[in-house]
Amino acid sequence: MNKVILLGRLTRDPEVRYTQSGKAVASFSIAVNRFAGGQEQADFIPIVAWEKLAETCGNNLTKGRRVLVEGRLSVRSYEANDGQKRRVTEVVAQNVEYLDSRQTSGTEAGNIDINSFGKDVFPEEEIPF
Amino acid sequence: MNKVILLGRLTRDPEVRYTQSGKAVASFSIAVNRFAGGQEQADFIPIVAWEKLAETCGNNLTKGRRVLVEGRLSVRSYEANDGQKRRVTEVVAQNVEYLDSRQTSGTEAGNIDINSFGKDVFPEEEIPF
Amino acid sequence: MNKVILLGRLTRDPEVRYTQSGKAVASFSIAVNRFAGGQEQADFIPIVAWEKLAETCGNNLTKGRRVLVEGRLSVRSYEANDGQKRRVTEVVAQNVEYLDSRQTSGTEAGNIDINSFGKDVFPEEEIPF
Amino acid sequence: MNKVILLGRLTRDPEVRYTQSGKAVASFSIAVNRFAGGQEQADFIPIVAWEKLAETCGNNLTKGRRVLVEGRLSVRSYEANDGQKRRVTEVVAQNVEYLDSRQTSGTEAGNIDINSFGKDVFPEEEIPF
DNA sequence: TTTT
DNA sequence: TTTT
Repeated sequence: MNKVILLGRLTRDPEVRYTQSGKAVASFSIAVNRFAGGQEQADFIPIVAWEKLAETCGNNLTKGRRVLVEGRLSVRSYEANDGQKRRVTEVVAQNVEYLDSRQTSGTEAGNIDINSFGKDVFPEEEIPF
Repeated sequence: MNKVILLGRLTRDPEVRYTQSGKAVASFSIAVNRFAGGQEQADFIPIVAWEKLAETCGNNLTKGRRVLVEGRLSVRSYEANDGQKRRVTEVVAQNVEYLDSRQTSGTEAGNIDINSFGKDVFPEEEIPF
Repeated sequence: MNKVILLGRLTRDPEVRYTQSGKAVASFSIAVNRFAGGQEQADFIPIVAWEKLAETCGNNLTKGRRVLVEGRLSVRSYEANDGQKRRVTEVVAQNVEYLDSRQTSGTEAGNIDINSFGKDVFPEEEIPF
Repeated sequence: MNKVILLGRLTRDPEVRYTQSGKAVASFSIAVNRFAGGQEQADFIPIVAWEKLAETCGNNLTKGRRVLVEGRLSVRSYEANDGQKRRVTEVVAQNVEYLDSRQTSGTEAGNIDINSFGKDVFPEEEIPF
């Protein structure tokens, strides 16, 4: 079992990219509030969604929206530019529930097909946050 | 809500340190297995426990033991030696259940009071993993 | 581990009672929606909160409000009037988060101290739903 | 969200039945222990699994085995023989992890196809616990 | 009806 | 740095 459940608000619009094989990947962060030491604090937690879920997130979520995310915790390692090994920890979303009324958003969220620009295409499973 | 539930095995004995104010902090990692692409993979997830829970983890857990951890996901930022901002993501344990029989361990786990050596004392909440 | 996490709306105002020893007990149900067979269905799930949490629920929640409940699943047996053994299954709340803006409620929720009426006082842990 | 996570031991071998349309349904209870009032108590929680999961449960689980169950809480109403409405509350398993070593069981678990006896066939979704 |  |  590897289960994560988070309630928070998007800190920015989701960014939707596509892998070389055409799989959609949405990235965003949520701020999860908690009280500690008498004052409100926030954890900023990176979320990643894949395929169909990535697309619905890209189409429906915008900065500030509140979501309930269910997923699993993923830790990946990669070699940084300076040759050092670095870790990327993120929550891979399995389900996302939208918790406030649709704010008939003027700025349509993310969902940019980067393939159409021929850049920012990542190899499979190799997307640094 | 910020909830994490993980089932896995310790990759090493817990390390128990003490903050300057005397609070115990246990650190360990667990390997959480999952099947993906037809084969078994593992996520190695850093766990931190505080105070009384830190001490019971240090006294009872050893490398290889299977645990069910309930906690919250914490993301801290700190300035690295190279001046860069780096992130530490870890699960702050709130409850730990031991899932296999006590392997009447010869090597008693961790629980070294580093204060008695006058080193490795960290300021509160400033313990890099 | 006995963990339940539910997102739903109160089907009625909470009812707050007091045990003979003076412990507050709030009871309410939430409707948890889900899609099944192409249409929306609801599970109506009985929730019980104790002591301080009972009082904050009684003071802050009203019918229709959306909550995120964390608790444990409890199954109690009792003898019914017809001599038959019956089971009561309910979620004992450990934490309740309010998910929509305070609807400056006209009808203040529950919180009736039944001791002041000398009735409906239940023996400890013996409150049928 | 309707999420239940339970760690417990089977109180009996699972019983596997089949609906008229041929869907497998496994039923069993697990004892979930907890400390309360200085002593160990147990909640006995009814679990139901459907289809492929029902079959793997029937084939692999026996009384006494420890499992980690993830599922959702379901509340169904039905008319009892005495004309009264009665409620059935159970956890519908979505995933079951086996937590102790296979006890190379002599008595192979459940999995009796009751259709071969022409009895105990229940209409869809109408299986009283 | 109850598990270890 | 990695568990079974």
